Amino acid sequence: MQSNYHPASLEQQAQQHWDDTGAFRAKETSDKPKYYCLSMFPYPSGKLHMGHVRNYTIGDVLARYHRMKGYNVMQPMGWDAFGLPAENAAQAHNVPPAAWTYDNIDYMRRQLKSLGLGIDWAREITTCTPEYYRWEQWLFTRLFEKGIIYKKTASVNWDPVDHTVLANEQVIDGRGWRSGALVEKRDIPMYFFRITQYADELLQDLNTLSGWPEQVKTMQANWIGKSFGCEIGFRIEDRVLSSAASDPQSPILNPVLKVYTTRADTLMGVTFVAIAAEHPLATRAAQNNPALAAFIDECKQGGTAEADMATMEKKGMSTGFNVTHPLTGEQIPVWIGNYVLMGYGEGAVMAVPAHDERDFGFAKKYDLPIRQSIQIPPTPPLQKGGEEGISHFSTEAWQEWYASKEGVCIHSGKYDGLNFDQAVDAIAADLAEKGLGEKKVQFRLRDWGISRQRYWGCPIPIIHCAQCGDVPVPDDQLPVVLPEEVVPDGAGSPLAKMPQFYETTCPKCKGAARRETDTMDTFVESSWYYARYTSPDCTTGLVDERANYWLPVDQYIGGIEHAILHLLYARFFQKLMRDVGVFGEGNAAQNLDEPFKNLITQGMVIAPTFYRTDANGKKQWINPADVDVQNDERGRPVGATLRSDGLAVTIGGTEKMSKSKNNGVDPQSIIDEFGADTARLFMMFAAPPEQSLEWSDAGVEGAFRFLKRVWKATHDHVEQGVVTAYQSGEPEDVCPGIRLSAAAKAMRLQLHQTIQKVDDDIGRRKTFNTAIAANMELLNALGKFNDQSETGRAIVQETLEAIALMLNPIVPHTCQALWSGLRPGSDLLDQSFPTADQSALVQDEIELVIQINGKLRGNITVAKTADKATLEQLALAHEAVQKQLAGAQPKKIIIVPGRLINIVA
RNA sequence: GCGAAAGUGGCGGAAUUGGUAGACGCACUGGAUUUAGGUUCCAGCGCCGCAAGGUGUAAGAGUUCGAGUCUCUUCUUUCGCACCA
Repeated sequence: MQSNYHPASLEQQAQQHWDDTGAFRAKETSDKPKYYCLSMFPYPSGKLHMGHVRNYTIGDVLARYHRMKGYNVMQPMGWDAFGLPAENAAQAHNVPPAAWTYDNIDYMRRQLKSLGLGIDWAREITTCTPEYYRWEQWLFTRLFEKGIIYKKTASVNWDPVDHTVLANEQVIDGRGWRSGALVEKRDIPMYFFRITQYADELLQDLNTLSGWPEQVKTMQANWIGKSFGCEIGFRIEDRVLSSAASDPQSPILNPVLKVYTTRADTLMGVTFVAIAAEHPLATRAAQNNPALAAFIDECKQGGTAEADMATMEKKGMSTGFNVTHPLTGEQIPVWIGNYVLMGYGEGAVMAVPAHDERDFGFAKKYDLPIRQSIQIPPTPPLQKGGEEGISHFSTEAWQEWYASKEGVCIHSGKYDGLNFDQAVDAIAADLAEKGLGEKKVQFRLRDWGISRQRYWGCPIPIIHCAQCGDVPVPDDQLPVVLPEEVVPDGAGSPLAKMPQFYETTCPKCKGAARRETDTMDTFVESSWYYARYTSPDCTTGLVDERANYWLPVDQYIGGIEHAILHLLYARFFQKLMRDVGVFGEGNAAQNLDEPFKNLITQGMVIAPTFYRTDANGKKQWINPADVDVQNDERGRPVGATLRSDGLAVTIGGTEKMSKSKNNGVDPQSIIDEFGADTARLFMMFAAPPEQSLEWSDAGVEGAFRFLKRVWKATHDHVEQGVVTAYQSGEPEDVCPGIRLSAAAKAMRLQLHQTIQKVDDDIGRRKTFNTAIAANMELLNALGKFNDQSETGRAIVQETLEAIALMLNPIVPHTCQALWSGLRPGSDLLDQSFPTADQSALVQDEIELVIQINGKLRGNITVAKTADKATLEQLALAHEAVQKQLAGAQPKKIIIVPGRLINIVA
C-alpha cells in the first residue's frame, strides 16, 4: 500500500477494474433475488449539480449494499433529454437544441462516470432519440384508439407581443419573461390523458405502497381529492334562455346551470351563484354589457397558475341574470367571480355566505345577502370564538366548526333539525325527484393536458384529415421523427412553419392532410422510462420479456419536488401500459399495478449566500467558493471577505443552490481536489437523505480527513504484515475470560455492535449519516486499542476488514484499495457484507442509569442477571440517592430493564 | 389561498419503541510536534456559575414516575400547486 491517500490514482484504478470485469453489467440469468435500483434520470442541463451527486450517490450506496447482501442488482442511467431549457439555450447561442443536448449528455456522462457509480451503462437511454420516443408515440396511438386520449380546449398563457405560448415558469408577475407584456389566457385545442378515469385506482392503490413515505402518499391523496357531494341544477330564467335562443351570435346555453357542492345541507342558505369568466352564460351576459365584457377581459389577464388564482383579490360583477333555486323557487342572482375556475367542475359554484369564508368575503364586498341555514352553538365550539351570530364566521374557530359538519339545519323549512348526513340525503332525494340534482363523487384531479406548442419534444403522432378527422399515425409509419437541425426563434412553434414536416397524406383516405405540429409534455417521457431500462434495445415493442424479470423497481430515489406530478404520472402510466397489454398476456408485469415498490424522496442541497450591493442598490451575488468566513473565539461567524480582494462581503441566508443566488458549488471542483469518494462521503454524512443538506467546504475537508485516517490506520497495520482476521469459534472464544483481555473483548463488542448498527442503518433505516458516524467511532476506538499480541493484531485485522466492507457502498474506490492491501489477491467485488458475531455481543455486566424524579443522578454497573430486588437495593445504597432522599422513604421505584432505575421521592 | 413537511449548541446533525439530550463531524480554545504557513496528534467545548448546583430541544399550556419524542394553541421556515424538470 502507498503510505499516503492518493484518491486520483486509486479512483482511476478502481473504475478501470470495474470496467474491465464488467462488474455492474446486469443480467437476467441469476439465481439470486433481483434488485432494481433506480435514481431519477437527469435533465442534461449542462453539467452535474450537487443535487445529482446526492441523488446518484444514495442510489449507488443502496445498489452496492444490496449487491453485497446477495442480490442481482440492476442500476441504469439515462437522459430526460427533451425540454424547454434546450430551446432557451438554442436561442441564446444560435445552436439547435439537439446539438446542445447531445453535447451536454457527453459531458455529464463523463462526470457521472468519475463519481464511480455502479451503473450498467449498456442500458443507457436518451428520450430525444427516435428509438425511444417511437414507443411513446406507439403507446399514444393505442391510448387514442381506446379513448384514453381525447381533445378539448384549454387555457394557456399567451404572450401577445411574442405571439407564443408561455410556460408558467416564463410568466413573472403576470408578464412574459422576455417581452414584459401582460400575459393573457387563451383557449386552444389540446390533447388530454383521461387520468380522471383512473382517479379511484390511483387513490386506492396508495394503500398498497408500504415502502413510500407517508408524506408523499398524503400529498397524492389530497391532490386526487376525492369528495362526496351533490350536483345541483339552477334553471336559468326564461327571458334569458329565449333571447339567447333567438340570437345567432349567442353561445348555446344549457337551460340548467349546474354547480357542484360538498355542502348540499346549506342549499337553503344560498344567496347567489358565481360563475367563471369563461362560462357560456357569462359570455352571453357580456354581449350587451360593455362593462361586463371589460370585466371578463380583466379576468382573462394574468397567468393560469393556481397559486396566482388563489391569492389574487376576489372580484366579481353581476350578470344581471337570475336562476331559480331548485327547492324554494326563489330567484337567485348570478355573478361572475374571478376566483371560479372554468376547468374545475362545471365552472360554477353556489354561494352560501353564512357558512363559507370565501363567499362571506365576497358577499360583504358586494353587499349581497347573508342567510344562515346551519345552527350556530350558543358558545363558540373552540376556545377562541368571537362576536355573536353570523359575524363569528370571520374567526378560524368558526370556520373549523362549519368544516366539522356538526351543526343542524335551521331556517331551512322541512329540513330544520337535520344533521349533515340527514340533510344531504333529504335534499338530494328532493332534487332527484325534480330532476335537478343528485349525489355525485368528484375528484379534484383534472385530466392531464399534454399538447405543447413547442419544438423540442416528442411529436404527437396524429394526422389531421378534412375527411377522416384526427387519425393516429399507423405503426408502420412510426416514429414521427423530429427534425434535429432546427433553431427555434421564440415566436411560435417551428414545426408549424415547416411544410416539409407537416404536409402529409391521410393514412385512411390517402388524401392531403396535415400532421399535428404540437409536441408532448416532457412528463410523458419520464412516465415510462423505468420500464424501458429493462429492455433498452428492444426493437419489437416498448419492452420485451425482460420487463417481467426486473419490474417493479425495488427502490426509486429522487427529489421531493416530484412528490406529486411525476410520481403520479408514472403510477398512471404503469396502469395504462398494463391495460394496453404492453407486458404480454399472462406475464408477471402484466399484473403489476404499481411501478415503484420503495421510494426515497431526497431533500434539497442548500448553501450559504454572499453578496455585495452595487451603486444601483442591486445585489451582486458572490459564489461561496470565493469567500472566506471569519469566526470569533467561540466559533461564531463574524464576517466574510472575498478572497481575491480581501474586502468584506455581506452574509445572506442559506438557500437552495441556484444560479440566481450564485451559491452553487460545482461538484467537479470537489472531485478534482478531493476525489469522488470524499464528495460521496460528505454528501452521505452531512444529513439523512430526506432532509435538506447544507453544503460546507469545511465539512468536505472533514470527510477527506476521515478517509485519510482510515487509510493511515490500514496502511500502518498492513506495513507490519497482514494476518488472518480474528474469527469467532477460535479457542479464545471458548473461554474468553482467560485468553481475551477486557480491552480486546470490548473492542470486539464494539466492532460487532457497529456491524449490526450499520447493516440496519443502511438496509432498513437508510440513514447513511449514522452508519458513517458509527464507523468513525469504531475507528476512534481502534486507534486507542494498543494490543500488539498475535490475538490483538488479529482483532485489528478483523476490524479493519469490517470497516473496508461496511464503508464500501459509500466510498467504493477507497475500500477497493484498502481491501487489496488487507487481503492481497482478493477482490472486494466478491465479498459479502459483514455479519455480526453473536458470541462477541454477549455482555456479562451492564450500566444502569439512576434517576430521582426523572432526573439523572448517577449510574451503576451491575451483573446482567441481577434481579429487581438487588437493583433496588443497589440504587438506594447509591451515594447520590442517599443524599437526595435524606432518610425519607421513596414513594415508588420504577425499573426499566437494561436501562434505568427511577426513584420517585 | 390550498396541500405537505421541518424547527435541538456557534454550525450540520444524533437520540430507532416515552427512558442518560447534544453521538459523529465542523468551527473555536489550549497544548505537543513541526515551524513559513499548513499537516498531524492530545485535551476542552450547550447556557449561567469559581464551585456546588441550576437550567436547556421555536414559544406557551397539558398528559406521565419520566417528554426533543404524545395532545392542544401560537410563531417561523421550506417544498408542491397541474406548461421548469
